[in-house]
Amino acid sequence: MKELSRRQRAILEFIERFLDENDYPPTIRDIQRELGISSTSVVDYNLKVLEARNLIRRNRNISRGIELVGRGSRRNIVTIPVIGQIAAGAPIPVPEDLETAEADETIELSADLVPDSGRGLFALRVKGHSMVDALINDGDIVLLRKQETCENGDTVAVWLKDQKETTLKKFYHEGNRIRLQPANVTMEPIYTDPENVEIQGKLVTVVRAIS
Amino acid sequence: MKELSRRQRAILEFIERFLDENDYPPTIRDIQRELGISSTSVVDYNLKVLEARNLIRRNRNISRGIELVGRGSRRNIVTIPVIGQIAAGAPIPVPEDLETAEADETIELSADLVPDSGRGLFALRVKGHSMVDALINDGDIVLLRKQETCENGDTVAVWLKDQKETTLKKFYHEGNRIRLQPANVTMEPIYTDPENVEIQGKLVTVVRAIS
DNA sequence: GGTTGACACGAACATGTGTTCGTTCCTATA
DNA sequence: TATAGGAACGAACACATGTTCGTGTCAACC
Repeated sequence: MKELSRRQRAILEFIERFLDENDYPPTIRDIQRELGISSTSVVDYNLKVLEARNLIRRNRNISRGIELVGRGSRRNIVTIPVIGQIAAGAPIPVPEDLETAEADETIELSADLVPDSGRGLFALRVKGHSMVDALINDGDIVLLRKQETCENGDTVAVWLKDQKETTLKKFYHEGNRIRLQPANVTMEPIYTDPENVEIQGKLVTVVRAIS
Repeated sequence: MKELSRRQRAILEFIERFLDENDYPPTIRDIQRELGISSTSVVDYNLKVLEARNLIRRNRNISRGIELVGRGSRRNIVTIPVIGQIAAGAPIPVPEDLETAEADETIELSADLVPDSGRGLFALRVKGHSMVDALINDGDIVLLRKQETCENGDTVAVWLKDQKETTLKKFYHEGNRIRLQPANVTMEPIYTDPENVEIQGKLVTVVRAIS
C-alpha cells in the first residue's frame, strides 16, 4: 500500500482545516481553488484515492458530501448546560425544565461518556473541597440527571436535612436505613434515616480541567 | 417578540436531527421535502425568521450554508487518542509520536477543557485504586502531555525508580529534594531524591464516566 | 367591509456543484 | 526506446441548490 502523495495529503489537510473553520464541508471547487489545482477532475481523482484508503467518505451526487473518517463528528458529541454550582452547604439548583434553563456555559463531550446521549442531563461546577470523599475536587464539573429516586449503588447528590449539607455518595437501602458510601474506597460510609435524605440527582460523569 | 411558529420549530428541530445524523447541514429542499412544504420560498421565509432570531446563521449563496447557533460546532471539539493504561506498578506507555500512536479509542471534548486545543495530548485509562490520593478513580480517563520537565505546582505522572511505582502528584522542587503533593489536600506529601524521579507527562484533564 | 401583515405557494432563474470523458504528461520499468 | 500505469488537464454536461418575484390566503384590527 503506497504512501499518500503530497497532493493527497494537502487535500486531506485542507479538508481538516476547512472543517475547523466551518460547520459544513468544502466543495470540490473550494479544494481546487485553495490548492491551485487546475481541474475539478484532479480533485475528484485524488478524493477517490482518499476514499479508497478509508480516510474520507463521500456522499454521492449531493453538494458538500465529504466526511472525514478519522475525525469523529458532531453526531457523537453532546452539549450539556452548566447551570450553577454544587457546594456542601446548599441544595443544588435543580432545573425545572432543561430546555429553558439558564446556562452561561456549556460543556461538550463524547456521547459515550454520558448515558442516554446526554438527554436530561445538567452540569454543575463544584465549589469547595468537601466532596473529596467522592474523589471530586474544587472546580470539577459534575454531570447529573435530575431524579428523586435511585437504585442501590447509584452515586447521587443528596441533601441531608438534619446536617443541612449536600453530599455525593453511593446510595444503598439497607433495611430501615440508608447507607451512603464514599467513592473513595478507603473511607467509611455514613448511615442515616431515609427521612433525612432528599435525592436531588444522579451523578453520571465528572470532568476536571487541571490547567 | 413572538413565539416561534409551529413550522419554524419543526424546521429548527429537523436541522438539529439532520446534524445528528450527518456531517453536513441540510439543503433547503431537504427541509422542504422532509416537512412536506410545497415551496422552497416557504422554507426560505421561515429560515429568515430563525436567522433574525439568532437561532441559525446562514452563509449566503452557497449550498448547505446553514449553521445552528446554539449547538456549538466541531470547531470547539478536540479528539484525543486513548493509547493505553496507567497503573501504579508500571511506567506509562508514553507515545513516541502521537500522529501514529495506536489508539483503539478516542475521547472528544470541548477544547476549553484542555490546554493548547488538545495538541500533543494523549489519554490513558486508569487501572486500579492506587491513584485515589490524586482524586482519581479506577476507570477514569486521564489526559496528559508528554514532557520530562515541569514547573513547580504542575500535576505530573512520575515513575519512582526505587519504589518501581507510577504516581500522579503535584511536583515541587525544594532545595535538593522533590516534594510530591497529593491533589487531595487532606493527605501528606512525599519527599524524594531528584534522581529517583522520572517525569513522564503532565496531567491536564480527568474524565470519569460513572454509568 | 377594507386594510395590513404574516405566511404560504408556484414558477422561474441563476449559479453552485458534482460527474464524466477523452487526452496528455510524467515516471518507472523492461 | 517502448510500454504501462498513475496523475493531471480541460471541457462539457447534468443536476443540485439558492434566490427572487408575484400572487393568494388568512387572521386581526379598525
